[in-house]
Amino acid sequence: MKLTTKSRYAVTAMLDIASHNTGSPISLPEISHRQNISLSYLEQLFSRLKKSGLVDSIKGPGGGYMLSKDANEIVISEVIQAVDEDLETTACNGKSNCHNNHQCISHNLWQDLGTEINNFLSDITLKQAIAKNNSDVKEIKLSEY
Amino acid sequence: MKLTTKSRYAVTAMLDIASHNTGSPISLPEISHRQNISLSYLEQLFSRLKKSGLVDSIKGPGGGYMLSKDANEIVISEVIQAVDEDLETTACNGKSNCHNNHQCISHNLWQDLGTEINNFLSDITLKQAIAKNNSDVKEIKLSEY
DNA sequence: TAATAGTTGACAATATTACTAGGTTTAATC
DNA sequence: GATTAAACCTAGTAATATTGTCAACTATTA
Repeated sequence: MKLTTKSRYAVTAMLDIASHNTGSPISLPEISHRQNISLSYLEQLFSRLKKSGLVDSIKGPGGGYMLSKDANEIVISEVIQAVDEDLETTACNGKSNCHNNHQCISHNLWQDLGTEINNFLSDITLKQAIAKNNSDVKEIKLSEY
Repeated sequence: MKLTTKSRYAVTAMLDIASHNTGSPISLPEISHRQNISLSYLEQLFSRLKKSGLVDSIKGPGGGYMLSKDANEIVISEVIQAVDEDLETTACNGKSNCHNNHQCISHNLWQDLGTEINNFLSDITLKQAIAKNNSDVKEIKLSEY
């Protein structure tokens, strides 16, 4: 499990789509403007998100992206894993013929930790993340729009 | 909270020291060999770990690094925060004069998540991480040494 | 006290990743 | 059918991570 600005951008963008769910697709320029993420970068991220089957796209004017599943069926860890490279498996990982056991031990330790973080993020759906801030959102929306 | 290979290396190295706790300091070449991390990189990481007060160092032959506190008093998040840069605060973050509320909303969402991850990692000490794999470690040690 | 094994720091070089810029294709609308 | 707004593709550049090298400085030990 890797957690960088890249994954943050991806999660943010997905949350943006989920929270502006009107049935019609959301365009990347919209997200770019709202979330202040460069359009080019969003395109790359969504290329991966689409490849992972998390979003569907519609081309042409009025087109854009939408969630392929309901917002309460997509968990944060899915989004992160879609945009981040596979965490590199170290040389001796899982092999029985490893000649450096100390190495394996610490790898295991970290791997366990990674699994726990992953489990943690697998328990939070997009919908839950939004619901948590629902009151704030409502407040802002009422006062500003 | 940022979670990269850099933080992984730092945690791995700290776990290595904690699990080889014999009272005498552990040298970086040792860790480099066991964990397969380049010595130069370890030096950079430990420069920060020391600056953060997580380790003490002893110079000269027989020298090396040791934990400044007991292994059950050092939590994973401390280690990560020591080596990783401060997570960049976005432009409108926390400011009341932000003109793009959608942006703030998603920032908050992500920030909440970051806080939760941080809390999670603040609950795990080096000792706990090692204890979890204790049986495996024992097994390997018995069979190989 | 000379030699050695270690930390520490600075710097440069390379590899990888993050991010940006510009084009091409697609489909709706006028 | 021309225009437009969007996805999609292909690079290029900037930033970071990682490794390499060298030169102090420090404490041990022979």
